[in-house]
Amino acid sequence: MASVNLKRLAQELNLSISTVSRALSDSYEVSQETKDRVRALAQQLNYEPNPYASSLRRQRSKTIGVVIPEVANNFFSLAINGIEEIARYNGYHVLIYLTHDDYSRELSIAQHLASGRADGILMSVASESLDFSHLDILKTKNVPLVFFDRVCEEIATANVTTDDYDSGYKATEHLISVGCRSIAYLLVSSNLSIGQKRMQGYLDALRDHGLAADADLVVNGGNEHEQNVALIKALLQRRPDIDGLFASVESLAMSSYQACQDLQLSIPQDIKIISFSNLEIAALLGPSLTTITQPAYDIGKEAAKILFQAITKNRPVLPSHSVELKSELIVRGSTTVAYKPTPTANQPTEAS
Amino acid sequence: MASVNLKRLAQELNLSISTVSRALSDSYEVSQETKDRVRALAQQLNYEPNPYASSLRRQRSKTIGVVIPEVANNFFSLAINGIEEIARYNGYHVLIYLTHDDYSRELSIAQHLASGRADGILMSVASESLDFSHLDILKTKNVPLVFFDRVCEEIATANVTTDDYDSGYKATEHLISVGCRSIAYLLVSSNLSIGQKRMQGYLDALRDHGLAADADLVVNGGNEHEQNVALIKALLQRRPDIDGLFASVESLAMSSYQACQDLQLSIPQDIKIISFSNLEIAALLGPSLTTITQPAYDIGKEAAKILFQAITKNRPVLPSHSVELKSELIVRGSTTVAYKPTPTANQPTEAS
DNA sequence: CTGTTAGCGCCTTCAC
DNA sequence: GTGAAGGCGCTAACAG
Repeated sequence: MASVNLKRLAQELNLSISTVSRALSDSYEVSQETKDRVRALAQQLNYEPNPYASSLRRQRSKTIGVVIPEVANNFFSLAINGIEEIARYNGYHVLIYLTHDDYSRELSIAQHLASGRADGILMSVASESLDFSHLDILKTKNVPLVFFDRVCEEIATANVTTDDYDSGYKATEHLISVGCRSIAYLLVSSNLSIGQKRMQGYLDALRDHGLAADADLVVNGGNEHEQNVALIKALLQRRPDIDGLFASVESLAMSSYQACQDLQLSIPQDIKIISFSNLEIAALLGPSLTTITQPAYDIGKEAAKILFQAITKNRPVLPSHSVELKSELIVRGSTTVAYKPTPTANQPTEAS
Repeated sequence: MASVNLKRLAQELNLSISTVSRALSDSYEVSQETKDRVRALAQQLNYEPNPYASSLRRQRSKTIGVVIPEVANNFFSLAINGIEEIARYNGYHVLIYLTHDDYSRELSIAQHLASGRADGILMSVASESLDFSHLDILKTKNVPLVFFDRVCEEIATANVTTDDYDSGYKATEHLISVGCRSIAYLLVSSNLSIGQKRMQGYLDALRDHGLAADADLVVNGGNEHEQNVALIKALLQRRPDIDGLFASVESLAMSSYQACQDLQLSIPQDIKIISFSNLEIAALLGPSLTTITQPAYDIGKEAAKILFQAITKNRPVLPSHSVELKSELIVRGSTTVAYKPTPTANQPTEAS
């Protein structure tokens, strides 16, 4: 298949390659007539500029990389939607990389992205990551980087987060207000800042309401559902006084349900559960689950906007560009909660 | 920032660019000593080959494009996981494009992808698409294309689907077996082949069990939740005899729930609902929802494998490469259903 | 075993 | 208004 490129167009039109190139980029120094001729043929032959040649020449790829633990998770799915929206609006392409919360993957992905494949990177760090030197090379190569949700405090850049502390506080307060006196906190990885901030809110809420914090009530889970279920079951058997569970991530809410089911504990009669979650179907669970919903779509959008600010204006991403969005506590049962459909792309938001 | 490229390495080592290039690609015609020297410096300077230069030169981008309606949907999220897994295993990168079920977006995405940006494309067509000429240009440019889930019969290529007809049949049969006699079928877009195949299963199951098919019981929804709720409410009010709802996509199950809630109909006492769904939290809903779960992760993997077969062996994707996977009917309440965690990446599956 | 040369397709000075 | 030439960084044929 003879690919149609500038050379081909130039030959057929008896023009030079440079004139064709200029005509297609609507340069002011090309006559209207030539432009029309060029464009007509380009359309006819389905000419599409070779993006790789263009990227090589201009030293920008019109591509951003998105590095996340997993996409089979409502939060990240929604975030990607927001990211893709803004990227598209800016004429950019989106590369997806999944770490599966594995440090070595995150490392090799970061290394690769230092190649200039992407003009900027949006990232949610893997829960396993303790060492962040792999992200330093991105910094030294001047690849703009914005963290969202799972941020890395060690790297000086912009973070887009939700009000983790506040919502942790409010969630705990909610459980207290509905009568819980012995509330356990479940987190997935103690080295993720989100888990820690939410926990601080939990601890402060307990203290402010005269409840004792107890290290035994904090359970540190992992990425394995079955193991988490076992941990929670052990917790509930060890501490039959527990009447509330605060799951700091969605998957732990699942595990909690499973554990309660296995132990024949009924929700919310015996135990009340509150969780961070973006699963819309949770709305259908009725009064049994109260959730804290993060504005995932907006988080994605905001993060992308900050990144594009840096890319297009060719300036670094600064920590001062960070944004904190508000999450929403959704109490079901007492109040009716309407199903919130996924925000679809309407008019592109102004990327300013 | 002086970027580190082959030239730079060659200069520092007093070697020619080509030798350095060969050393890094572990060519047999370079001495071990030279290789070691080159690799040492490359590592020290964090050399990463410029992917765009390489793509331009080799005429292959080591990138695939994934075009889907939306990612905030458990099915596609899981599929992407599978796709990324296989892509990574093959050393490929994944570009994501979302159509939002909008024809014009799908058109422009397809047009762009004809540029050679991707070596192959995985696609689930938009529900709005009626005309598929935009996909022809991909064919004429010899870009390998594999459809998954939402296929396009008009284009001769491989499709990866689930047993839509069979599962539609079985789902209907299930409702009949639990006593339903007046079952409505909800679909999202009548021009999607999946909706039609599932419907055929539904119709045949009714017929085989001596129940009359009734055009009034088939409701054609759209992408708007609120409108779908209204449609379903109208249906239920018009036909109070309805005792079963078959939602052919997840979102319609949501709408159905909402509609029943609004009308104070209890599930599953008054009305039984069965739905295609991949939301794992659905397992927590207890006996109220029976689902047909597609092996989304495997569908993504299979589709990617077929694509890579074509790419690496440089041969066309043929309709005969199509694969049909089995979906699973999960009945809750009577049988205990364990929470199935998202399949995470273990060993990469052999891509053969 | 290593070097020289010639592009991949595009953009962009510089010349006319 | 148009053309010629150089080079982005890499690879691969051809020499030696």
